[in-house]
Amino acid sequence: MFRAAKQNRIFQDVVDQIEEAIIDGKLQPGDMLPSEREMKDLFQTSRGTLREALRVLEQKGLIEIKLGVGGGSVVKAAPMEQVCDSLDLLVRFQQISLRHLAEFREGVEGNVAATASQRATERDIAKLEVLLEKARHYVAKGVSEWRQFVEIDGRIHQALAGITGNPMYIVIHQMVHDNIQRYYEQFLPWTQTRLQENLDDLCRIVALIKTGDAEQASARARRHVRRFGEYMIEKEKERSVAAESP
Amino acid sequence: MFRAAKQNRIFQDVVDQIEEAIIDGKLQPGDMLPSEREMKDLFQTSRGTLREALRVLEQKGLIEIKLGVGGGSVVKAAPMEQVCDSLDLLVRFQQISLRHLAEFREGVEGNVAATASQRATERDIAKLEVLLEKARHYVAKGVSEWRQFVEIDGRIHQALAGITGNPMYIVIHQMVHDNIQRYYEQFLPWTQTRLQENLDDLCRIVALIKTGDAEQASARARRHVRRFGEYMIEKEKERSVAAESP
DNA sequence: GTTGTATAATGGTTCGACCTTTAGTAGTGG
DNA sequence: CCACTACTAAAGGTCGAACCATTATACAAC
Repeated sequence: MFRAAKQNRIFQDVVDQIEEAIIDGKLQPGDMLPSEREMKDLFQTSRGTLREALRVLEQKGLIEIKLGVGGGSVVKAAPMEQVCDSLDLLVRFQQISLRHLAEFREGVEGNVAATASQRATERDIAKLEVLLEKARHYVAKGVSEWRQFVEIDGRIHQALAGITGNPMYIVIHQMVHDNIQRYYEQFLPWTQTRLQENLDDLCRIVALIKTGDAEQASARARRHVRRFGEYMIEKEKERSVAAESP
Repeated sequence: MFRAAKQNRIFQDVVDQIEEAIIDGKLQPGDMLPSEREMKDLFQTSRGTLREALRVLEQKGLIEIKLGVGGGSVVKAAPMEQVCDSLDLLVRFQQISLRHLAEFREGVEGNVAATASQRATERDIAKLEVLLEKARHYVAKGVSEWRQFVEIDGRIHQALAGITGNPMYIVIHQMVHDNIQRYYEQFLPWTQTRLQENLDDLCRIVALIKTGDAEQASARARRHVRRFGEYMIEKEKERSVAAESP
C-alpha cells in the first residue's frame, strides 16, 4: 500500500526532475542537456552527485551520453530497449526457461496473427509477400543458408506485430524474440525438411491473413512457433542427458 | 549486425564483472558486497567511479543499498520490478495508450485462462473459490466497496497467471496490471450493475477452468477484460471531449 | 584543396575531506 | 537488575579541485 519513503538522496531528486521534464515534453528527444559543469551549478550540487544521476538516467534509457567537445547528454527516443534488457536479465537469472519463453511466445504469436489478419492492408500484404519471396529464395539455396532464413523469419514475425498497430505487441514480440534468439545458435544444424516445413507455415499464415481468417491464422501461427519450441526443447534435453553421462 | 564498441568506461567494466558474478551464482541473493572503500581497492579504482557502477547495478535491480553501519550493497532476488518499471516509462512516454494496453491484456488474459484451465489442480480451484467468495462479499456490500472488489479481481487474475506455472505470464501480467491500474482511479465511480457483471464473469471463468474447457474459459476471460477496457476508453473519450470544450 | 596540428570543450577518473545515518556498546540512573 | 542515554565507529552520501582522454573545430602548412 505504501512505498519506501527514503528521499534523502540528492542524485535521486535530480533524476526525478530530469525524468519529469522529459515525460512532460519539456525536453524533447534529440534535445541536449547542458554540460555537467553547467548542470552542477543549476542543481547546486557537486559534479560527482550529478554524474550519479546521469548514470541512472542513462541506464533507464532516457539519455545517451557522448564524449568529446560538442558531446554531452542527449535525450533519447522511447526507451524500448530497456524492456528487452530487463527481461533479458530475468532470463539469465534462470527465472525463466526456454520452455516458458516458448509457451508464452506461442500465445503472443497467435494473438498477433489474429489481430493482424483483421487489420492488414494491401500494402501490408505486399510487404509480407516480398519477405516471403526472400525466404523461399534462401530455402531453395539449401540448409547452408539457414541463418539467412531465420533472419527473414524473424522479420516476418516482426512485420506481423507491426501490422497490428499496437506497440505493445511490437515491444513484447521483440523482447521474446531477442531472448529466444540466443538459443538458435546452439541448436543447429537445421535439416532441409525442417526449413521447408517452416517456410510452408509462413506461406499459409500470410495466405490466411490475406483472407482475414483470424481463427485459422492464429492457430497456424501457434503451430508454427510451437514447432520451433519443441525442436529446441528436444535438443536441450539431449544436451542435458549427454552432460549427465559423458 | 554490430554493436557500438565503446568500452573505455571503467565503471562499465565493474558493472559487468559484478553482474556476471551474480548471474553465474557466485553471488547469491542476500549476499553482501564488500564496502565501497574495500571494493575501490579490489577493483583498483576510485570511490566515485565505483559508486557510479553501483548506481547502475541498483537501477538494474540487481543490488539494494542500505545506509549506516552494517549497511552496504546486498544482492537482490530476481529483478522483476524492473520489467514493470521500464514498461511504465514507455507508457508515460505516451508511446503506449490505454487502448493498446487493454488490447494486449485481452490477449494475454485469454491465453492465461486457456492454459490455466488445462493445469489447475483441485487446490488451485479451491484457492480461486475462496477469492471468489470474498469478491461476492464485497459486491453484496454495494458500490462503496468497489475498491476492495477491484483488488480481489486483480488477485484472481494474478492467481490464474500463477496456475499456468509460467513465470513469463506472471511477470507480464503483473506488468500490464500495474500499468493499467493507474487508470482505474480516474474512471470511477462504478455502478452496481457493472460490479455485478464483472463478478458474474469471474464466476463463469472459474467454473470453466474447473471443467477444463480451454476454449470457453479463454473466450470468457477475453470478454471480461474487454469490458474493463471498453468502459475505460469510453470514459477517456468523454474526458478529452470535455477538455476540448470546457 | 587537402592534410596535419593546436586548441578548447566535454565527459571520465582520481583523491581527499567531511557530513549523515545507523547499529552496537558503554555508561548512567533508577 | 533493568531501562534509558550518550558515545563511537562503520558505512553510504556529498563535496571540491585537479587531472586525464576524447573529439569537433579552427587554423596553418603543404
